[in-house]
Amino acid sequence: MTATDGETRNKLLKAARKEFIDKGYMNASLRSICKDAGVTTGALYFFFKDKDELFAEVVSKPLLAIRKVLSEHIEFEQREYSKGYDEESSEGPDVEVSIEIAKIMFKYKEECVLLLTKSAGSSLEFAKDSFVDSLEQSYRITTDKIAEVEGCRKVDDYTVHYITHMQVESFIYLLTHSKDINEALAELPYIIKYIRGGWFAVMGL
Amino acid sequence: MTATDGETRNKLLKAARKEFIDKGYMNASLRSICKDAGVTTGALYFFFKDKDELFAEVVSKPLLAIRKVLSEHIEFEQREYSKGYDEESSEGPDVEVSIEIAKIMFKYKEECVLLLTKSAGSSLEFAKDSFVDSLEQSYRITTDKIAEVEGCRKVDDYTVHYITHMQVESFIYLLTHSKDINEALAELPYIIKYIRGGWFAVMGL
Amino acid sequence: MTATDGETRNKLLKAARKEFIDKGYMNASLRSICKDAGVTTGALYFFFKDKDELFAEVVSKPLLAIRKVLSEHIEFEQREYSKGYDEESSEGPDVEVSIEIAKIMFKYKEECVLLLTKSAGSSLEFAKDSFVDSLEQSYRITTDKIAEVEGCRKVDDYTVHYITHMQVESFIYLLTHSKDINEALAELPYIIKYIRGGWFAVMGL
Amino acid sequence: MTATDGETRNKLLKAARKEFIDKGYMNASLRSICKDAGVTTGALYFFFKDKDELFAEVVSKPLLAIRKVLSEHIEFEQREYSKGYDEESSEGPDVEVSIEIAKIMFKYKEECVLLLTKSAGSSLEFAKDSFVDSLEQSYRITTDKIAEVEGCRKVDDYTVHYITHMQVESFIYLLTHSKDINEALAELPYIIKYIRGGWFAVMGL
DNA sequence: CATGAATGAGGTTTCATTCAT
DNA sequence: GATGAATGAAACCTCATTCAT
Repeated sequence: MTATDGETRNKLLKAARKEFIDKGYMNASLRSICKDAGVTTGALYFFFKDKDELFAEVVSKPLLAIRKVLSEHIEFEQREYSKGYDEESSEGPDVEVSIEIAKIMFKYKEECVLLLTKSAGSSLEFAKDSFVDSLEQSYRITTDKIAEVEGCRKVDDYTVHYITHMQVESFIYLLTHSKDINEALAELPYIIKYIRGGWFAVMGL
Repeated sequence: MTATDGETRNKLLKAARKEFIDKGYMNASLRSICKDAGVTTGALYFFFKDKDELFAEVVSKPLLAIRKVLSEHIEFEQREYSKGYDEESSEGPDVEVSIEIAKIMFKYKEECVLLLTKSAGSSLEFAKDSFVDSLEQSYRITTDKIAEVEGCRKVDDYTVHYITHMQVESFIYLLTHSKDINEALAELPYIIKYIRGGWFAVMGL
Repeated sequence: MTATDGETRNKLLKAARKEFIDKGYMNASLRSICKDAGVTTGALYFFFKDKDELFAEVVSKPLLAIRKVLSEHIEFEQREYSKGYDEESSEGPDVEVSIEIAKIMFKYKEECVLLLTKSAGSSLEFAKDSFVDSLEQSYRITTDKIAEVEGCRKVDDYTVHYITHMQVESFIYLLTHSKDINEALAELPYIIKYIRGGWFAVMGL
Repeated sequence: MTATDGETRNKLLKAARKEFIDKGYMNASLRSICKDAGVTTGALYFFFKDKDELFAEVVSKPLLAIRKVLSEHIEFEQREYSKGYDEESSEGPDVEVSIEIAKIMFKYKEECVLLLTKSAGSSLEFAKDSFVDSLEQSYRITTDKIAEVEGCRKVDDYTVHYITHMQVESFIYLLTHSKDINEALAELPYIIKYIRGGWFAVMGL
């Protein structure tokens, strides 16, 4: 009965994915997951420390990918910022990073919805806030850069936080209201237009 | 010992309010609520059909108030729309209804946060979506009116829905990020500026 | 099915008594207890907070009785001590308190064996040490009194502690090696003789 | 990677020693032991039949050593007894054997505490009683010898058993209340004085 | 020698709900 | 109006042990 490959583990992950997505972290039942996977509870606890770790494993791929994109983006912004103003870059990266994140999110659509809207109770329930914080760092730099160039007033922290929050909510909106990446990418321009409009208004441009 | 004045019911509601706000609908324990209220479970079930009804009662005041404001606003918009264009109203009502709703939300701040962010599992977990839908009706009319007046293209349904969604998320943001109504009202202009900026951008104005 | 008297509670206590005595605190199974009592686990948790409280309830009668005797005895000794030396009292109380405790212990023989030898894991696992400490206070006074009267050297704390410990172990010995109180009382004189012999030897009398 | 020198076995024994001493037989977890030893459960079961055998192995050295001393001592006493009275030996061996046992116990202090106070659930949970029984044989002979010589009445079996039990409890007391062998040896005289005092009192000397 | 996988029963505890009184 | 008792299912998790490889 022993599986040399990760068969049982994969069956567990698959069943867990389904259960978590259906019911959210809290209401998911490990018993159901095991039954669905055709495995005993002991097996589950051989592969995963507890419910939380199982959940983390289910959403790990997009989580790591998004974290990577965000941290690299922040690093890039900071490097650019210290190098001084580069006119062309001012419009680019933000959109690019958004598209990159959107791609990841749609590649792992259900996992992301799970992580961002149904993770309450798990140790990842604040992953969304963490995303907001990361993006905020980047936006803080961007707005300062623009303010410098355009000679307009700096945007206060409260507003930057709000804007970033709305940005992340927009991602979630896209995820939960689009069938697939194509539909999402079709709508993205409108969303970007809206966000930029709001942004410029706030900056007084 | 019999309370003719609904004393027990009030104690239960008060205890339930606290428990639901602390732990959310799912993780709230009726046992804890009863203990906190100094009452037995039987008493709870005399006054409330089940957990769900108890929850509904806790959030009923702001829920009804907001619904009323929204439905009256929609009615008003529709009446105005059929009457033909009224130049002055084009900027007004939207802000007014937002402020009215904000007032209700801050009057029942914790109940609203509960309803909008911690109601998962209850029959009101989609109250937020319901708000979005109501506001959307109103916004559909408003954007059409403006498009007509300004001679620009109509905003598609998808975008209207998105904008409305963001509007509601902004309410939630205000609720969860401001200490009180005063702090919220101080920040409101920036949020309104952002939202209007986005809106105009989307409409191509 | 509702029991107006404490029928279910008593059935639970009875079943718990048996299970705890048979297997000790740790290895006792609440499931077994409930099954034995013909009751569901929920019922158990209606009457008792948790396993620990159930255990405490099972051994509460002798526990409280012994604590009472000990504290009253210590109070008595302290009163006597401050009143100055009373020749006749020097031999009496210690034996009397021992007999009183022995009576309690044999009245609740199995509960006491449970408490003193099978309580590991529960919050009462150090009840034995607590008994030793109480007795030690009393013995500290007694030995000082005798030393004063007889003009011999004071017994050091280490030895008093050891002697007290042996005294308590003797109680446990009596409990676990005698069928009933009569057999125990028949043997008690030998034990007292042994203990007194040791005591006097240590004091150099 | 194959260890010809029993490396894995030793790592397991070391980890087991720690776990058993920390938590006692019952609450020790084989899983924890294996993890601590950096080895899988399969390996454990290659070297040891089950939890019980692993435990027995951990305490085997002092167990065997004490058994040897006791059986040799009994043999010696019996030989001496059949040879008739030897005046000088009447005081000696008992103390000597006690000291010998104390040495073993302090050499394997933690193992002995484990064996004598935390072995419940294992097949060695009655090792203490077994020690008592062995010592009792020896004491039976010694007291008879003394009674014969001194012309006083024989001590009854009940009392001999009790005295022996107290003797073993004293060993345990020393083990659990002394930091090291030196502190124990310093206290030993008082304990011996106490025990002898009790003994003589019981014999009516 | 040793691994890694899996079993399956069992552990304590919490839950919303019901109902006779 | 309200109590107190009881249900029964389900929750997460740990255990010693086995065995094919």
